[in-house]
Amino acid sequence: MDVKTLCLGVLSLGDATGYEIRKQFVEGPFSHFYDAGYGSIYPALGRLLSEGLVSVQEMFQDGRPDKKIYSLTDQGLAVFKTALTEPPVRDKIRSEHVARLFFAEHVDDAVLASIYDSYLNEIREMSGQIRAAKAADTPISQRFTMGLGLAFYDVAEKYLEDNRDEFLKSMSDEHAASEGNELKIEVGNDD
Amino acid sequence: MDVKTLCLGVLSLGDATGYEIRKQFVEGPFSHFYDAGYGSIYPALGRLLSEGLVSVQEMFQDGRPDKKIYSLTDQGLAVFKTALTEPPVRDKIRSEHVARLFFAEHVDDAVLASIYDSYLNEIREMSGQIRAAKAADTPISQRFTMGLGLAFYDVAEKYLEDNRDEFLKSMSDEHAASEGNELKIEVGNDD
DNA sequence: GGGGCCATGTAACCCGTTACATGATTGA
DNA sequence: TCAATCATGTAACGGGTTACATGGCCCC
Repeated sequence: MDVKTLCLGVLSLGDATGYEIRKQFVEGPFSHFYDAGYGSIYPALGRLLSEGLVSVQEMFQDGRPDKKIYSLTDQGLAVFKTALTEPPVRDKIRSEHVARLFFAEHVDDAVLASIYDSYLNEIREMSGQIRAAKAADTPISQRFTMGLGLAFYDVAEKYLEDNRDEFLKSMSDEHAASEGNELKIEVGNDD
Repeated sequence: MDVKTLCLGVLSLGDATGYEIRKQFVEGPFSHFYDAGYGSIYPALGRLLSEGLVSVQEMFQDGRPDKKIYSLTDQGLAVFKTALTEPPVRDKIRSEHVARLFFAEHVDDAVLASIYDSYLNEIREMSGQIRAAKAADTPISQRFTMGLGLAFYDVAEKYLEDNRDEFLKSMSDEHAASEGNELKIEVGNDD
């Protein structure tokens, strides 16, 4: 889902400035499923404006920078609705942490343990974030989404906790074994 | 994690052609955490070769196209190991399905139900894929990774199953209520 | 006084996706 | 016969990330 559509989505929840849209991606209820930086939001808003999908109202403030408050137009809402009915691409989970664990055989035991624990920490942080953001007055669809996010983090936390010692031990044994093999070969060459 | 590093990773598991590397991203044990197409793999291998991180051996075959079998060099392995110890970026879950459910208020009831069920189907497919690929002889690190992937899909499946009827009903009620409001306004104008 | 928040934008760059190009074999 | 598998690559295009540019206010 491109940034333009994402902006339409955020604006469908209420008027906002580019700055506020960015904040939604960082702190908002679906921050765990999407992201976009200023470098893509501002150009996207510009294009949406020229296409008539959003309108803008300038607000001059003193003491702080001027604002541009964007609103969804009827046409913008229609385009967004159409986008929502188009077949979605597959879900993607991208995790460099998991990649590190997948290739654990190339990582020293001590480093591996610290990688493992920092992953656990990150996940706990994320789930804490969602839990903190959970308010009673959020609409069902948003609570539903946050609940799913929470379920993801909770299951990851549990999995990592349950398997920590076994995984770390197995990898350490493997490392010891391959070192042993290397030694054996050297000793064998001595024969 | 860029495609170049990913290629080093795949090659650290054994020599492979560009074609086979691609297959790893589609069918392999970490296909659920990473992906890359030919259009990025072949150029990446070319660059890795010119940097001395991989070596290549050409195989002429008859009856099918010639192969280029790539192998990791010592230097390539070292670079890959270094990459593994660098601080990982945050995990990302990107889900257009979830986006559709998040913005459910803009989607008709019938369409919403079909979106919901196609999401459930997709998740069942994915978990089935992992279950089918699980073999006893895969190394611990790979089993661990697949197990985590499976845990993700299983919890998503359960969450979607448990909340299906409630979610769909709530959204349908909300739609009915807002239609009611619109009607009331029209009637009010008639007064 | 310094860092962080508010607020908008541009420009260069990198990287990946998509489409195109080629072509024989094998199984349904 | 038609689709899929094997096998490599290029070129254009699009999109997002990063860095740069500006500047006052507010709290510690």
